[in-house]
Amino acid sequence: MKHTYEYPRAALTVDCVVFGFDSGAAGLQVLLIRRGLVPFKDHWALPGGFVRVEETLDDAARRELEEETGLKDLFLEQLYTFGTVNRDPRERVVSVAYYALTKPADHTTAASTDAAEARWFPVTDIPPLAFDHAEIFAAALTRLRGKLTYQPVGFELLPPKFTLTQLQRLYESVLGTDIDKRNFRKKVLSYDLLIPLKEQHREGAHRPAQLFRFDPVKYERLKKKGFLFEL
Amino acid sequence: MKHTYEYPRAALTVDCVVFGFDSGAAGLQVLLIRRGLVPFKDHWALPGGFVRVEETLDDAARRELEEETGLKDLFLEQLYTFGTVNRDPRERVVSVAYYALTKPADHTTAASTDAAEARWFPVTDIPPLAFDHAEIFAAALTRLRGKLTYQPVGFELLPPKFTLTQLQRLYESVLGTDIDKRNFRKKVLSYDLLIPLKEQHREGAHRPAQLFRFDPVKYERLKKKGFLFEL
DNA sequence: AAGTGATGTGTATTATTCACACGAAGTCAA
DNA sequence: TTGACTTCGTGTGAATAATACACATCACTT
Repeated sequence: MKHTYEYPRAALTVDCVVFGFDSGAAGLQVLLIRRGLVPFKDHWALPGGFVRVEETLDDAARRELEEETGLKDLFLEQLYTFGTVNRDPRERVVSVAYYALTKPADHTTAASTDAAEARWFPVTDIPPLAFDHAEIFAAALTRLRGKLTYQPVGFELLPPKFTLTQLQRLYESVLGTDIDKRNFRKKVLSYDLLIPLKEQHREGAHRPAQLFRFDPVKYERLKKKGFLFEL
Repeated sequence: MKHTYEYPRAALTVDCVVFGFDSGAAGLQVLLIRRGLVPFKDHWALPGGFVRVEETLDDAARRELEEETGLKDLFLEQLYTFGTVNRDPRERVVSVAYYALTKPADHTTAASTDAAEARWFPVTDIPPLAFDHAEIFAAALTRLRGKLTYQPVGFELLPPKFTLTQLQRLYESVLGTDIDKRNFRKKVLSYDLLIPLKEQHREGAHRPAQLFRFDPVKYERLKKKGFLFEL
């Protein structure tokens, strides 16, 4: 108790909406933690925590994410800053929200030091959330939808090798629409962004699918330039 | 000096990038103030200031804007939060940046209580700015460009009655490109967003121009829905 | 050998984008 | 009044992109 200021100050936190994609049935998912402390003890919430005075906002987001979920090195981008006066029942807290993209399979989502528990939920079926986290989540999903239509982000959500059908499922799952298979393939291939591999993906009693990977150079270029994906 | 916390806290500020559009030669402009206090005394800077503990971020932005520039009731939207550690030489300051749209002619930009001076600058020619305000400004301009292409925002920048040429100049000035007159008119009229008035705009020794106004209902609807303006 | 199930492919139709030039309507000055 | 000047306002054709749509292929299973 030794930091004193002339005027009262809000506490500053970061909160992260982590999206993952499961090519199987689950589709697009979000990572939530169960709170171990009051307020909202035992409620589900977005991972996050206080910003330290000597770290940037991005650093704080990455640090909290790793502490609470074990995830690191993921795509992370600032979303919006939430600053209504009574977001937190304890005191004035302003939260800088981030959203992140990753592959659920990639890292173990289990063991976390701070939070009691971390779990993936399908975005179509999330539990009630602490604070105004439902609002933050909704904003993140809207942003992700927007992003997907004008920048390639599939790379962050898919494994290194994937089939066109998986990529299509990703788009359908995020955008919440059905997409025509032939038109989808025509379009994504026209970007000259995907490199076909010699390998094929075998699964089930049916024709195996061609595997692709992203061309990292063109991927980055397109991410900067944007493209406008409408189907 | 009576507010004490267990951990050190960053100070929270808002900064506003106010855009105005002058149908004349000046084009797109930004409103800057000359700082009356150290640090960066007498440098140009974005209007802004500290967030009070009992006001929302939006409220803080509007309050500071009015205090420093006299502007109120303008279109205002959160842009991004800047939180690198040494943005401010004095101490850790995190700033929530906003951008705003208005008509320079609308309000008197003169008399301000806090800031020594407030002035419009063409966006193509702004002076060196205090802190990381140049970066904030650049982000705002990028955002405005993006916004213009997928939402109608002209309403906020143009007078109630305007000609198609003025609207086109606005787009050209923000996007930094030339646009074909016929294609532009075809496109904007196709949105069924503009209502032709019985009046005409006379100026100079040439054919007078038809005046239009926005249809407020359709304008709001399109602002929600978005449209995608590419020319 | 026949059945199953996801993969992979092409074309015709329609809408959108883009490039492009000139008469019309006023003002002003001779 | 006439002509010069300047911005306003308009249409078409070519090229490109978007959409709708159906069936043979391949590997595995029984």
